Amino acid sequence: MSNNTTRHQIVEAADRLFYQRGYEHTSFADIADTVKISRGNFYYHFKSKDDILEAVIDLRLSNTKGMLNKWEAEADTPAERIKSYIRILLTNWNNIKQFGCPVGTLCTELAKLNHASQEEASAVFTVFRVWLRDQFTRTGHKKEADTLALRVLAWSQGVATMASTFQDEQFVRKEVERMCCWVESLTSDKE
Amino acid sequence: MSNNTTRHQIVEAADRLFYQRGYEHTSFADIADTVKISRGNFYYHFKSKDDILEAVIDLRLSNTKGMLNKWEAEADTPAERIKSYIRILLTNWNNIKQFGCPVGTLCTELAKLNHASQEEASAVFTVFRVWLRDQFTRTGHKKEADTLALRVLAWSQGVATMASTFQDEQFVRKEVERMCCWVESLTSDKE
DNA sequence: GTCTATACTGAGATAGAC
DNA sequence: GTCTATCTCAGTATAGAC
Repeated sequence: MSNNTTRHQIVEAADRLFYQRGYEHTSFADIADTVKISRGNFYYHFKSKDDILEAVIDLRLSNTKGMLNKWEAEADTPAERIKSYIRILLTNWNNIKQFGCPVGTLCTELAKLNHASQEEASAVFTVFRVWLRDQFTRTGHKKEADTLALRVLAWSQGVATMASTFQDEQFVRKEVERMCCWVESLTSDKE
Repeated sequence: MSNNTTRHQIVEAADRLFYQRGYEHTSFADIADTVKISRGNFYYHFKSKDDILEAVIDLRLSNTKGMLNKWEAEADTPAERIKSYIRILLTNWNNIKQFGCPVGTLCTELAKLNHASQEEASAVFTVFRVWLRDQFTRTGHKKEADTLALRVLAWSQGVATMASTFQDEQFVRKEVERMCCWVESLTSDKE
């Protein structure tokens, strides 16, 4: 599957715009301007805006899995892998301070719209959750692995929300540090 | 100032609907249906939708301050007061599981809309932050009071986001318990 | 102070030429 | 596959009667 098809360009532009402006606040005109196609052309590739959203979520699922695989390959220990996740808060800071977490903010928006794709959107969180659970299991915390995974997700969500509200990079740095220490302490505990 | 004026009814209905459906996704027709007035009548009381939003934020600011004063009066120790804040996650669970935190979700939405009232909305967070900082200061953590306040805000935000994504009440109960223990341990530390 | 009627705009979506 | 033209509808906002 080529990545230069018009369809793919639409999905990539929509992905970015849905993140930056929100799903509802992004119009076809916005996407059309970015991709430089006409509005009518959308309906050759998608049957509705909801359809584009589904494609965007699928893209995010696939990108997420790719990223997790990369971390799996690059880091040697489960603790290091979990820290890769935590550090997105810093590596992606320029986006997060403006638009928050792409996963959390989409789930929140779709919940308020009572949108049919709510569950699909939360599946992105589930991918992270399962992967983190796996990592915690391997550090010897099998029984509580899922709770710990949820805790990491919640922690980073909260930091992202407050960070974007107050634009406070120092707070993020401190919290990332604390989270990494916490992961480290959990690991050395049991090993 | 009477609370039965049409103006006040509009603001109260808008407050609820902005929370449940989001600001942008709430139309005048939605509010009009709730208050049972005609759409034209809005413009006697407000000059635009943005104007209603400002009034809603002012209402929230005032309601928040009222709630904090109540906690201040009802609880004897700073630690107990901080726990009052933490426990909103449970007392308001039925709303939170559906719509998330009213403060956080509004800030997030306005950030994506790049809306003029962004700062006004984040002022609601600041009211909580300053109050929590006060409480921590009184437990003897003056130097780190602000960081601890932000941490409580971030923690509860994260729990609210994950809880509404996965509809997981048990997770919320566990985290509220942990947060309360943490507050308790901070307090007994220094007293 | 509240209503009805209506103007105006931008959105999603469709039809059909090329 | 892509375009232009157009439809329909919902949204904000205005004008003016009562």
